[in-house]
Amino acid sequence: MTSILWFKRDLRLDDHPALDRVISFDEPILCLYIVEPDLWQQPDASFRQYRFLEESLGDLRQSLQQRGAELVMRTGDAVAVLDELVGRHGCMRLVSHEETGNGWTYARDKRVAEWARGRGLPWIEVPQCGVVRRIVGRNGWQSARDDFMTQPPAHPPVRIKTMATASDPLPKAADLGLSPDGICLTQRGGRAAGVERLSSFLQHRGQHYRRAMSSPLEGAEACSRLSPHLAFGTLSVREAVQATRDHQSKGRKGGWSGALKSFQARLAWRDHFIQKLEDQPEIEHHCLHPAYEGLRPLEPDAARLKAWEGGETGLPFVDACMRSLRATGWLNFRMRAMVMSVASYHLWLDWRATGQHLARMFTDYEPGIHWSQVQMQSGTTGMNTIRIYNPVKQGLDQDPTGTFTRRWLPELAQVPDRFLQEPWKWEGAGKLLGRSYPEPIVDVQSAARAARDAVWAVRKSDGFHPVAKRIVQKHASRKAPRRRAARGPSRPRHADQMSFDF
DNA sequence: AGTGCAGTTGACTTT
DNA sequence: TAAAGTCAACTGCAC
Repeated sequence: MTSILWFKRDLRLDDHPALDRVISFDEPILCLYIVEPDLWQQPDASFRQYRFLEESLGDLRQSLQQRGAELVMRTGDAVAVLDELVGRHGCMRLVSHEETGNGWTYARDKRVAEWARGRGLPWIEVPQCGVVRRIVGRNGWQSARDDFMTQPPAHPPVRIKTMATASDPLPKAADLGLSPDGICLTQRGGRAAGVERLSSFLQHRGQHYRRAMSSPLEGAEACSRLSPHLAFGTLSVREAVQATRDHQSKGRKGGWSGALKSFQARLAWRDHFIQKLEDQPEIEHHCLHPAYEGLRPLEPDAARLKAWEGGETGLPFVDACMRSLRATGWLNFRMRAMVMSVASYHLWLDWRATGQHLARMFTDYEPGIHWSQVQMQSGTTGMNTIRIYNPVKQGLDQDPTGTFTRRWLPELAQVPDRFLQEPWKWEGAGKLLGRSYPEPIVDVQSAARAARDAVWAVRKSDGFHPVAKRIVQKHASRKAPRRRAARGPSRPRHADQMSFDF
């Protein structure tokens, strides 16, 4: 008798609670990965993500082989694949991790659950991160996550006894309808690359994390770059949390303590946001606060959408970010917030269309984080005050030397530094704008003002606040109340603790 | 030397 | 991890 271990977004053997569980049954394991063509047809799926998956699966297969084990790969509908395998091999149970994915994987999992019930086959799903399934409200969430992160991870045994069966070759991206999407500077997938990113971050790259993470140039090295590994599960969040904790306990100096604390906070926020999608999968498709539904045209202005996607808005810093994203599959947090903000406010584009483009462009696309952030930066949550980024100011603040902007906008080579973020103010703009580089698609000031007024009008409308209050009840992060010092002034809180409201 | 004043800075508020 | 506006305190300078 065998159990099926269904690998999903958990492409590793270390700290793999589902593997640990299935091993406890002491039966041969059918290690399965299902390539689902329909999943890769979804509007949030892309070539670059599939490429990362290919590399990660190759690594996983090798790790299994080193333990005398086989990875069975099948291409097709999950229920059909599982049904065929169970029929042929008489499997006893299905074991996997809980997945908090997009609406498509949620629906697929419901079909799998229904199929398993019908066959009388137990499907054991276990958590692999701090997200808590079927939690009511957010009370106790933080301590549940802390407990999970404190548990010692299981290490895979030296030998894993698997059951081999016919395996499909991994489809080529083109076979799934995925064509190259402009990625040219890839981040390598697979467990080995993930482990390397983690250790190099903790050894040296992360030292100036706090200062450098918002810079589009320095951030590429100073940020951990673990995001695609966490998204595909080549590393577990717990591994990252515990490795960071180990370094924190060494009490390193030289800015490290701030960096590591800050990084831990982000790892926690990661689970916090994924929990939102777990609790309310509709946030992928509907405004969290319904009063914002219909505020922007649901069918976005095609020319504006195309200009934004292609890095041709005429706003240099936005264009540099969008072109860099297309080429690398990554942007730092602040730049993601800015490009989304510009799309939603200045360009007045509905978040669903722009969010799908960004989802495809992000190699590290993680639905829970993504749609929470997309709605936050579009002001449709009703929970926090709207944040309209000024792309000119961001360019001046985050790219003061202009190096990043110039790297991605070679056509601005002739523009003097002081006009780089606002080339339309340069007296020589005439020979540039409308020829090699577009005129700004909107006026930054007036577009921002119009958007702000429109959003505030919704906030002031009848019935807005009672609904907003209910949303806060459901979603707001609850921190343990700070114990008040017996006397003396309270320490000022660091921004880390104040940010990310929703 | 003290006063007036334009310009700057920073804390705080509003949108 | 917003930005703009407001206001009071401060600064440097002319007289």
